[in-house]
Amino acid sequence: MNSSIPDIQCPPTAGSHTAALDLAEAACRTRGASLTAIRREVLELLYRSPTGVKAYDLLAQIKEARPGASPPTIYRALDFLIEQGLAHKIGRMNLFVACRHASHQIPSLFLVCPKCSGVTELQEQSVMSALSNSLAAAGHRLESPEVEISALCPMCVGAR
Amino acid sequence: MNSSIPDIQCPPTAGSHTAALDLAEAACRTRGASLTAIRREVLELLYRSPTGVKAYDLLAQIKEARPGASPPTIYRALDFLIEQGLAHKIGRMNLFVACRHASHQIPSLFLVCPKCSGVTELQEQSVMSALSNSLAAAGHRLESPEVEISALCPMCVGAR
DNA sequence: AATACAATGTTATAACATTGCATTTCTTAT
DNA sequence: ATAAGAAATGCAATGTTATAACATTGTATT
Ligand SMILES: [Zn+2]
Ligand SMILES: [Zn+2]
Ligand SMILES: [Zn+2]
Ligand SMILES: [Zn+2]
Repeated sequence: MNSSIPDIQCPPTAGSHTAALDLAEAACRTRGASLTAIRREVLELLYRSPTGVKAYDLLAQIKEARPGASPPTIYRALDFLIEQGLAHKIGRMNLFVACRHASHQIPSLFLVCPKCSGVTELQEQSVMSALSNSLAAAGHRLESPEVEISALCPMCVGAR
Repeated sequence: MNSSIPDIQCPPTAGSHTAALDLAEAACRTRGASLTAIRREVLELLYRSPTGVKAYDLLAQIKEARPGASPPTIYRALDFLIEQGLAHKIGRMNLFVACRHASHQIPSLFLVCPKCSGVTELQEQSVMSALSNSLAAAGHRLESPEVEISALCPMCVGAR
C-alpha cells in the first residue's frame, strides 16, 4: 500500500548537477564501472532535461563540444547509463531519460505524455503488486524494471 | 532483413481465420470504414502469427502476392487496423500484433517476451484499477488502451 | 462530363540504431 | 617503468524503422 516515492523535480535550467553526477560516478566505481567524460556529459544532458530526449538530439548537443561525435558515441554512452541504472529508454517514443531514483527495488512506472514528451517516473507498490500477481498467474516473469504508460501529464490534461 | 522470430506454431494455411476476418470486415463497415483487400491481407498475416511481427517482415510477405508493395503500403494498412482496434503496436520492440479481443472496455496489458517476441494480451481489472488510482493521484490521464510490459513468457521462463 | 473523395502507387528521405575494425587510453602485473 | 591486455573511443559504413510528398486509380455524386 501507500504512496510513491516523491517525484524529484528537475530544474530545467542549465546548471550544475554536479552533486548528482558525482554520486553517479561513485556508484559506478563501486560496481567496477567507470563514468567516463563522455558518459558523464551525456548523463548531464539527461539530468538537464525534464522531458525525454532523443538520441540524435543528444548527439547534436554533444557535438558542440566534441565535433567528432557520431551515433555510436551516444548509443554506447546510453547503453552504459542504462546498464548502470542511471537512465531509461522509453521504447514507444525513442526517448531517453535520466533515472531520478536511488534504486529500483520496485520496478518503475513511466508515464509518458504523448503531447509534450514529459516523463514522470513513479514507483507504486500497489500497481506493481497487482501486476506481479497477474503475471505470476499467467506464468510470466517480469523482466524489465520499466513499465511504460502513455498518459497525458497534468499540464496537458489542463490544456484541453 | 530477416526475422529472428522463430516460427513456432500456426502453420500459414490459406483461408484460415476467414471467420475472424469476416467479423472484422463487418465491424469496420458498421463504423463506416472499409477493410479493403490489402488491409485484410495484412490483418490475416497478423492473425497467423502467434508473436508480434515487424513491419518489414509483413512487407516481405505481402510482396509475394503484390510485388509493388512498399513501406507505405504496410504502414497505412497498420495505421488503419490500429485505428479500428484490430491491431496493436508494441512500441518497445517495433512489433505489430492482431487484437484478439472483441472490445477494449478495459485497457489491455501486453506481455511481450523479450526472448521470443511472443505477445500475450491480458485484460486485468485489478491491475488497471490500481493503475487508474495512481495516475489520477498524480494528475495524469491514461491516453492509450495499451500498457506494455516486458516479461518472459512461460515457455522461455522454463527454458532457462 | 466534371467534381469530389478514399485508397493506393511511387519515389525519396527522415529518423533511429548497429556492426566492424582501427586506434587510443586506462589498468595491472612484472 | 614497462609491456600486455582490457576498456573505451573514433570512424565509416550499413542496417532498420517510419514518413513526406506527389501522382494515379477507382468509384460515387452532381
Ligand atoms: Zn529509474
Ligand atoms: Zn504533457
Ligand atoms: Zn486488443
Ligand atoms: Zn518467450
